[in-house]
Amino acid sequence: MKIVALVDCNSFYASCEEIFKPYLREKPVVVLSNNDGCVIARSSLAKKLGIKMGVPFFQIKQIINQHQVNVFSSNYSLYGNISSRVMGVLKNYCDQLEVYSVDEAFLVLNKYSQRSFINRAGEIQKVIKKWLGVPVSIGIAKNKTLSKVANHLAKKDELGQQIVEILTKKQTEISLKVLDVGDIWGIGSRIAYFLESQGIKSAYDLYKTDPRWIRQHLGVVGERTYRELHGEVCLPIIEKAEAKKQCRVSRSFENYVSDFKDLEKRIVSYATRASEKIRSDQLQTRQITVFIRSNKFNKNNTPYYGSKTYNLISPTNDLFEIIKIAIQALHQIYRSGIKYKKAGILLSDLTKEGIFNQDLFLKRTERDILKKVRVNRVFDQLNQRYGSGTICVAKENYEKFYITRRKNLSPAYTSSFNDLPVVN
DNA sequence: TCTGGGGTCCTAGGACCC
DNA sequence: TCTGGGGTCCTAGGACCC
Repeated sequence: MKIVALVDCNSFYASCEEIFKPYLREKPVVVLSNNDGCVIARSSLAKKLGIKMGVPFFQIKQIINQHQVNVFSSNYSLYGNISSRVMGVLKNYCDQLEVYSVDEAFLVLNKYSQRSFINRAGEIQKVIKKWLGVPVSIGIAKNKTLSKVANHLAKKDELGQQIVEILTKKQTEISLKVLDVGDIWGIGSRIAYFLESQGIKSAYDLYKTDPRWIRQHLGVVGERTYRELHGEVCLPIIEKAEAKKQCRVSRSFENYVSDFKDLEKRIVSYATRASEKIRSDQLQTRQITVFIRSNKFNKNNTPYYGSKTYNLISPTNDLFEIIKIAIQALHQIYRSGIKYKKAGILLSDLTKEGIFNQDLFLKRTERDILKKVRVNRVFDQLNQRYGSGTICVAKENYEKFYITRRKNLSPAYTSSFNDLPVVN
């Protein structure tokens, strides 16, 4: 039997900031989302102040000032770099590794069955702390859902070892009794609300429910969760990430935008970024969607959401073609007099680059296509080598529209020579 | 005044086929 | 008056995840 360990970095983004500023460990720390909008990570001291995940920053400014909470804008290049180092270490400690998100990974631990899993996990935890300075909690069980349960309990064990094992039926039942139904992996807020209205409040209540009722009301997804709680394996470990199926670039604006030209610059910027992304994955798109929206929270302004999708006959990852279509879409959905707050582009129906049917009516020779490929390659190489925005299309008038408000950004300690930390 | 971004999967219903 | 049965494919929307 396979044993699954879920390794999850504690307060990951906040922990990354603490690596290079050790004095922060004694202080509450929060990290904000893009545009400094919401709280997306809190150190344990910040959690103790009652700061909730996802709250708008402006709502907690008073707590921030009162307790001198350290605030950071999100620094994704730093977190991404630390993440890949963590995953690199984990790879050496297991048979199979699924990198589930930037701060989590599922490990299969078979090879070490002659030693206790808890000891093994303890070793992993120690090494990551020592080499990278990142604290992790580890949940051990027979499948992913139960390892998530174990991890949830491990996280709560702040004064202890932060490693929890759920292998026997008895351990399972005890664990599920202290877990709210909404804390189960796969049970989101909507389903939790429904279940609670049906008298199912704890994870154990769900565990004890008739499976036919589960199938009927929660569908196959719910049934899988139910079966995993009972120890079956329904969700495989996925070692090699499959090719992406869609790619999205969207941003909220720092202020309201109503002017078409302003909106157009932003859309061109997002289209540039999105096309760069799919080219770097050697993918091409056949469906391009552009959307713009008003502020969904502000009830005083006219609400508006507009989106337009174009299906292409021949797939592409050409910068200029994608931009052209994106602008065309924007023309379709733009209404004057609206205060726009967010916009984005979605490239979907992604397939492997270079496989496509020729468009019968669009006479393009192989030479034309190769020329485009070369132009795109030069574009990407210039921006990679000399920095993003070194070259851009004139319509964008490069203003880095995909980076918005970031008032409290920490240096890129691990990914920029200019920002390397200095040791005295 | 101020509220992120980027993904996945499943289902129901419509359009179409023989 | 009365109109079948069994498929596939696509899309939009809803749910979930971090």
